[in-house]
Amino acid sequence: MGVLERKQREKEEMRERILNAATDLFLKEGYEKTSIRQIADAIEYSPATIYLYFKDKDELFFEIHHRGFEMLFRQMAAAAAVADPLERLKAIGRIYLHFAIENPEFYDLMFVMRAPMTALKERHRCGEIDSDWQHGLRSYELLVSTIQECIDRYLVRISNAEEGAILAWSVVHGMATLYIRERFAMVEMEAPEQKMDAVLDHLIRVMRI
Amino acid sequence: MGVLERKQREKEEMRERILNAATDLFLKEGYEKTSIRQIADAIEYSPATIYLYFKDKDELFFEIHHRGFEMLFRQMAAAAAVADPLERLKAIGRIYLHFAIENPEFYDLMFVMRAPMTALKERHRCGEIDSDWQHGLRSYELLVSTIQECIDRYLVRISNAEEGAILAWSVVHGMATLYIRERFAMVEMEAPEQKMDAVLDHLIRVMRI
DNA sequence: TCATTCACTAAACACTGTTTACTAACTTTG
DNA sequence: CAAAGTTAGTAAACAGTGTTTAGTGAATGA
Repeated sequence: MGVLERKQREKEEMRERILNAATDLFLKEGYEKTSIRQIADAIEYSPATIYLYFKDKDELFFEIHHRGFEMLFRQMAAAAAVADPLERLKAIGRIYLHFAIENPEFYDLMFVMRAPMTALKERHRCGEIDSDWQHGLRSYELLVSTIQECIDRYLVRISNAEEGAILAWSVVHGMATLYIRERFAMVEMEAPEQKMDAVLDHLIRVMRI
Repeated sequence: MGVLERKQREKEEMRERILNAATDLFLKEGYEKTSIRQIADAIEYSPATIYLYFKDKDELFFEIHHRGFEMLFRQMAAAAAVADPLERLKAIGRIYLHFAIENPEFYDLMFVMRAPMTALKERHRCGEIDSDWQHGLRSYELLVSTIQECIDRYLVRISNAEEGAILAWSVVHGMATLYIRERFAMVEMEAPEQKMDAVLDHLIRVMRI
């Protein structure tokens, strides 16, 4: 009875093929400009076929969104290994910021775009525990626990770990989105990539006791 | 020869009517879900008519974007009046954050969406000095000068006004976008509206000498 | 071998932003 | 005042989008 298993495998392979084509196009062109027909063309199947493997475009991109979180989480592991909590905090910030700068399309999908959130809500409603956010949540917990450690060791002028985490996250996320969505140009800023690093250093200096 | 003047006035009135209908629909439904046909229906004209007054959808929404900056700048005037620079800094942050929370669609168009940026670049290329950003730029300059004043009076642990401004802006912008694009839900945060205010207070406390 | 299941697709549906060719009314000119 | 010219407005089409439906032909199970 290997037939069922083979079919299962083939279905998974097809999903993978669609997902790879979609990721390629998405990273080149972005979400909006990547059409179902383009993805279908790339894998040499009809557009309708894609709907046999994914409910809609949002669900398809929610999977890519998931891949992005895996990438970020893998990179975060390097920061998690740093022993000194303040140095770890710096490392988390730098890794996060550089992930955003180097993978702007991924970052956009993960933290800015509305599209994957509708798919997430749908899943949440259906009782599927969001294993998709697991990686994101664990990265966030790393940030909270790192700040808690900094507080416990009297290294920072922060009284509440959660608020400190939101503060730190907001700074890097804020810079990342202003950069990605080209709002630094608005205030005629030059070389924002370098300035963002300087601001991150500034934040650490300011937080420090 | 009042004919030309009347025509000019009528043209302006029509632009205004389109813009008002577009703003209404946009604030209710958002950019994506507001179609040219819907706007045309609302003012009881054909869709093609709109193209006699606006180059494309992006230009139309760039005007609404401009209105948003006017609103924000008017509200910022209240902060500009505060004498104490540290209190002024607090006021700027609070006004900015509340503008974002209370006018999420406007904020999104002004600081997150890609659409108006393409229209802006076009204008920039055509030599039109971006009077549209004037309000935004002046609000930013208010922030920079306020932080410079805080530095001069030894009120903050910041060494560079521009970097301090990017830091402060990133915090409020970061929180605003995480809120608007529903990313606080990701880390299972409850009542983010209240927490954002607390984080802003935390930032000020941390910056303070 | 025959019936059934299932992957796949062509074509359609209901939209979208945008352009073109045309009309009808208004304005200017002879 | 009539002819010519200008102009606001539009119907219809174009090229695209995400998505659904009805149907085909091949692989599978009885």
